[in-house]
Amino acid sequence: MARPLTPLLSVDRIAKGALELVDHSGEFTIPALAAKLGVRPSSLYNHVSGRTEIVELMRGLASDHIRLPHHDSDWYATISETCRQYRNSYARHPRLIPLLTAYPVSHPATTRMYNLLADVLTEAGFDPAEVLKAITTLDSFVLGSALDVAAPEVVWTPGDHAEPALAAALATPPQGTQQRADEAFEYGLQIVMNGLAQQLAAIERSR
Amino acid sequence: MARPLTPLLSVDRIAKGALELVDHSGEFTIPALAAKLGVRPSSLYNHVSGRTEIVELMRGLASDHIRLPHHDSDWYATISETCRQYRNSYARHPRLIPLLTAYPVSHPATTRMYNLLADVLTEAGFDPAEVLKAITTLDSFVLGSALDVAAPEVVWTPGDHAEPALAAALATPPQGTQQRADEAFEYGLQIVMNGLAQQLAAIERSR
DNA sequence: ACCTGAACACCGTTCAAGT
DNA sequence: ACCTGAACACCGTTCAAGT
Repeated sequence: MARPLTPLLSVDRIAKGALELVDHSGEFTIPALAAKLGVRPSSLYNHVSGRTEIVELMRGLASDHIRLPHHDSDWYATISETCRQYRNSYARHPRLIPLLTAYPVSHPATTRMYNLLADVLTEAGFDPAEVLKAITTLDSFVLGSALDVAAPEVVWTPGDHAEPALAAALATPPQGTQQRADEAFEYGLQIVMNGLAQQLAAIERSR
Repeated sequence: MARPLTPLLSVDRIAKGALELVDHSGEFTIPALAAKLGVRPSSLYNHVSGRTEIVELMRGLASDHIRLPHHDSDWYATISETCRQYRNSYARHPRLIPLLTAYPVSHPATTRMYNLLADVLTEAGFDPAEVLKAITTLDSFVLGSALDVAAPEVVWTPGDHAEPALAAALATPPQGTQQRADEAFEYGLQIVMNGLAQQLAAIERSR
């Protein structure tokens, strides 16, 4: 057929197809993506430079859903909601996360987010060195929480011997579901935010 | 040469060679590992079932360095030190981390750790449902912090436009070094632990 | 401009052959 | 028991050929 009258592919179609593929099957190979798009593998290279770029396109799609809150006076609420948005944008695509952790990238959406966090933390009273460490703390927690959706570290498998305290905790529903991860995230977010609030109180006291 | 008088390979040699390879080059392929060990790729399969098992062996080597603290009366110190040990065991091999996040595994060393955390948190006064969420919180933070060593999310690259607050935070040394990640981890650990302490105080108050 | 088939280098794994 | 070479299926990417 050679060149069709109307193109079969586009960057957007490739990106969305790839994300669907990852969401459904968890794997991501060029031949599988091409098959899904009804095309030959080599055709993709007319639109995209390679596998790496497709991964970055998927990263873009995932962060498209981020709706950053307005920077109002309530630093606690603003930061909480920012973290929630960020985490949820990844939690929607759990199987994508391992592909994204392979190498660091500065995406416009994340830069916007870091700017917001820095503004709010600075205004709240943290000094620059603490702002960097606080952002890193939030970021680590959020990224770890996203990974928890894809691959929960705490899993009870028959082979393991969980002693009473751990067994009791694991017996707590809902286990193994997305809801379990969601609830754990909200709980942890509160823990981290309260820790930050306490730190801020200590700073103010020392002035 | 066929079969040598004394074996060229062993499971241990394969595991250590693989970890060295990942530490130095960041990549992990069977041919590269075989070359490093002075052997043909197919030879490895006499000792090991495949790539997946080698990754698990590396996971084992990394967690070998974990020295869990004694479970004494100070829950704050015991949990802090456990998290530190866990995080540092991965921070020693940053480039290994992306290989480990691909799929979940219950390793004896991590099961021991979860048992310890569950014991200590239970004794401190958390109920089972909270124990699970608290462990998940710690785990997410620790895993995220480990990833931060390998691939810091907050990086200032010329292309980005960091606004004043973020720029000031990024100007804070030490940037881009392992020390930056270490300091951020200790800061974050304190934040999380203080949040947990506050949560515990609230529980005690409500009794 | 855009799809295709053929081709290349590379990877993980299997297995019969050799000692 | 353990190393090897040949072989297979598979992957990512290139490129000349076709419209």
